[in-house]
Amino acid sequence: MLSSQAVSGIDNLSEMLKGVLEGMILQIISKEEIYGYEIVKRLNGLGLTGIVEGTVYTVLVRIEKNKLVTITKKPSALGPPRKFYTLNERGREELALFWEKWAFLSERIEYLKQDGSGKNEL
Amino acid sequence: MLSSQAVSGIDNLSEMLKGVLEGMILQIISKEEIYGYEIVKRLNGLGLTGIVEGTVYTVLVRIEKNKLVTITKKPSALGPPRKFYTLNERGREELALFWEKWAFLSERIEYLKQDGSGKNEL
DNA sequence: TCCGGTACTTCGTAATACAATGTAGTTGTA
DNA sequence: TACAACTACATTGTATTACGAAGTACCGGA
Repeated sequence: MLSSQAVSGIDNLSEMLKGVLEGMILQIISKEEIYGYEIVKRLNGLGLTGIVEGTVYTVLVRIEKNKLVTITKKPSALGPPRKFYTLNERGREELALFWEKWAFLSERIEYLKQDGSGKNEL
Repeated sequence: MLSSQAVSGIDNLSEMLKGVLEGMILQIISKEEIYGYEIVKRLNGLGLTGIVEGTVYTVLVRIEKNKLVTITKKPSALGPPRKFYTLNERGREELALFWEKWAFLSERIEYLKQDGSGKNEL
């Protein structure tokens, strides 16, 4: 369970999301075939309420253009047809790379948070 | 000690650094009076070798413009005078806000990494 | 018939890291 | 003296990215 959910004053994460949002979306897609509108609701459900449709769709257009996904269009009983996304091999590679970068960077940041100065050269 | 230092293939962190680099620099300044050139070397020493002077100086100009720091110019025996930065009250508030945002977001990302889908609504 | 919810698209903007380039001071050395 | 190397800061332009805004379209129920 997430502890800091009660911190409701967290907004304006836009800049911090740069470089990680795409990875998060790739991760969500990697677990199951899913469509854009549902991804938006997933992210909102995680507490990331500032992430809106326009943002997610631009990422989806980008990962499609970069050939990281295969797309299947399926009719919906509730509205217009849905575009379902699935990761292909390149997408999985990109996702793995994302987690490597994330591990690398977040480790450094946590280190700074504890040590403070970064004076110790490792 | 940092475990993934051996992962030397991590480059192109630029996009992922957006939104966190400023916080990292504020954190470094918060621990001691320090000047730009030294900050660059600190970050490089952490393994973030892609971070160059131009990048750090633009951040420093920004936090100065946003009045998060006080600046003291001191002569150097090794070169031109140094501009030493110290966090002021606003800077400390901004830094605290950064760590709140970081905790919030990194928690969500780690959650996604483990759970995968983000299907569980918390 | 109209409204709300579903679902996707596109365009313009602001913020940011970074490459490139330049200036200037000091030390060392050929 | 001249020049390279290191220190130290500054500036300008560019690419990437998240996001706001606005629109289109499909469906169900009041």
